[in-house]
Amino acid sequence: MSKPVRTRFAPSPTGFLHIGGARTALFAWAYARRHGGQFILRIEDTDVARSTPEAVQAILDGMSWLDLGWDEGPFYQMQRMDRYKAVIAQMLEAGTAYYCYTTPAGLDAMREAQRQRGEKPRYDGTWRPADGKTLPAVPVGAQPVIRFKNPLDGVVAWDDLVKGRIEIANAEMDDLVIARADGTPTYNFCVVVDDWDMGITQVIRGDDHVNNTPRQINILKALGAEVPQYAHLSMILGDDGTKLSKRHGAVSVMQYHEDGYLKEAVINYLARLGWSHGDDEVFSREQFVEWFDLDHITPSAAQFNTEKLKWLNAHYIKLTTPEVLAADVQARLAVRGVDTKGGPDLAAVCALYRDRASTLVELADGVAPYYAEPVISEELATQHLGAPARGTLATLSARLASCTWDKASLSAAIKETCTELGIKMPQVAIPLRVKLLGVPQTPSIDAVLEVLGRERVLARLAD
RNA sequence: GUCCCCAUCGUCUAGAGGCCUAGGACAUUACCCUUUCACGGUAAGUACCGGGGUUCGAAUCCCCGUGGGGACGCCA
Repeated sequence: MSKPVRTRFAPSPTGFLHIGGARTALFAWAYARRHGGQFILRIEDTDVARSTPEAVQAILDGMSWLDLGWDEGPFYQMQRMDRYKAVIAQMLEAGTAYYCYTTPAGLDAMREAQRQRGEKPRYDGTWRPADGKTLPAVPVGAQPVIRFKNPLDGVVAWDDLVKGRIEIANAEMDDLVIARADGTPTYNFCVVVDDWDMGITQVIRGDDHVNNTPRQINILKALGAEVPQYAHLSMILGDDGTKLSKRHGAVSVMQYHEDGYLKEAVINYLARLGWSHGDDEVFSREQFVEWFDLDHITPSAAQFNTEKLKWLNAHYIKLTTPEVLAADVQARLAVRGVDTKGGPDLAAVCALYRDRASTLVELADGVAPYYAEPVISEELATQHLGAPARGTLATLSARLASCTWDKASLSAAIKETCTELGIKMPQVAIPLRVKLLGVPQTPSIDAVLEVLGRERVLARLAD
């Protein structure tokens, strides 16, 4: 019988939740849900200089927007100091860790010399105790760091759930610092203690941690702890194929919220980025959880594709009720200073634009002219509202004044105007669009008239 | 420099030795639908990094090369 699944997401609060972190969180979350396990949130804030409460909040916000709920936590590493120190004391006692008095400057010089010789930079083990070895005299007043006594030979190997078997020779690793001179524990150590204490069964994280894994496994073994399974997710590249960075604009998941993406679309997109279930492209969160596994994760890096996200977003917008869309759009328009109260029914207008918007921002753009006096650019005016067009609109206006206000009647009124004047549909429809909304392209013109209402239509035509 | 990882259409991917004259999706192009623009529908083009093996047979397995990425901190 396998152990109950316990996964975790362990971001460091040095910035917002970016798209790569969100995917890592999503996969760890989904794995736990899929197996009826627990998903734990842990904040790795031991880098006091770079961690901020704002970043913690930003991460929490991102996760809650995406509905990635955690079962335990958030745990903060800074609040677990006593525990780390206790474990370090045990290791010192057991001889699996030791004090090292080499100074940062000394290390720099050592590494530089090694690089010169074409070697891998590493700590040389000066202070590592060994049978029959005499350690240097302890410098007076020096504050030592504590290093882990990594095995000298043999290999560390694990079967990565994504990448397969990975083996690294112990000879490649030096004795890493587990506690700084000021006594605070370092990342690789805290992670080990936390994953152990929290009973993590599958460590799902970014593949920039592959190189940390053998070290962590060695410490786990020195502690007599059970080694969890590891799944290293490859990174997500920007639209241009380069590493994600500030330059890419929408790097925070909340930015996608801002930009009018539905969380359903973001989740669906992220799920498909590096994971697949045959040819399935569009699926719900529930379906994803049901299908998710670690066997179908691509080991190679994936390039983010905003076009495809947009397509998915458009799809989910079409599936969203006009009422729900209206609520979102109302808020977006309010920010722009557009008041939708007193205007045409917002849900009805959203319904007209639902099929033509690929983001909520686009939807708001389409809907906005219904709630403000039309702004007609000079270019459009000269192009579409010349004397003949104005005559056409006057003729139409007279008809609309007495027309029954429903789509069919309105459509008939426009067609009759066409017949009367001997012109084609676009010759009346386009000027009408420009006159009413300031844009030459809109949904079906009869539907636009209907939703706008007689009063507004006649008023706008009268100007 | 050393170590580790990766490599199928422009992009995300299917593919776990014969089902592959390599499938799907986004994007692109054409056509259809249509009062405009979209939506939608139909169709088309586009890929197994290179070289060696193994095998009756390789996109799939092995080796080498090349390219890309990551790591080598008293950062996480």
